[in-house]
Amino acid sequence: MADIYRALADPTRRAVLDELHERDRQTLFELCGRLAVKHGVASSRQAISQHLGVLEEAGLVRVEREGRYRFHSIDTAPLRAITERWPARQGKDGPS
Amino acid sequence: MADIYRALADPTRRAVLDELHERDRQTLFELCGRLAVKHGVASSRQAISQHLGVLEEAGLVRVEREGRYRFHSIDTAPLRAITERWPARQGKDGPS
DNA sequence: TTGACATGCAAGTCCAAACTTGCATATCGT
DNA sequence: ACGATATGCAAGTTTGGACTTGCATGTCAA
Repeated sequence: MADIYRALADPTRRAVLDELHERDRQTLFELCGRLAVKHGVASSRQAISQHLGVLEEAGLVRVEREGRYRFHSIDTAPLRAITERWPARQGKDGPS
Repeated sequence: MADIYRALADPTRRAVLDELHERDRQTLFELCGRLAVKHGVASSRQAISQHLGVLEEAGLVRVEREGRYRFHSIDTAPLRAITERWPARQGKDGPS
């Protein structure tokens, strides 16, 4: 499984996760349209496709193939690894 | 406040957070030594310094100046924004 | 089978960011 | 004051990654 942190580094990929979080099982074309309209993302189909590849390798997006369609869904499970890697310690961090 | 996601994207910066999570209030030199020995990080002092700048801008590292020393500490609070942005939804994500 | 639709792949371009290099500043002990 | 220590800054180099471009593959409806 590829690097989840690198996958989250790109703002377009975060917008993809935002959109998939609102609506599951979207195809590449669906995503392209909705990203452009609702998230102001002006990326080409190929660019979004490559972003989906990175997200899929990081385990953040799951894909179901049906005929000529690929339905994409978000998987938030890998995100837990982040807060588990640097857990908050009692009374050490809190805001000033 | 700069991009927390971009700050986490670099493996050396994550090692810095790992080290600061183990031991708070480290100076730049302390960090350089410990990173090399315990985390296999072979970066120059200047490189680490620049990484600390990025982490500080992202709010993940706090600095206390005392004389000629700069003590660095981790602040895990901004990490919450990640899991709060894409919260797990009941019965939608779970593993197959 | 044929054309339209949905996606896949790979080489090339371009820019941000990581790293280096060299010197400057500031603080402490003697 | 002077040397040693700890950090700061900025310009230059280099590498990784985002994006483009062009074509290939695969699926469906007629």
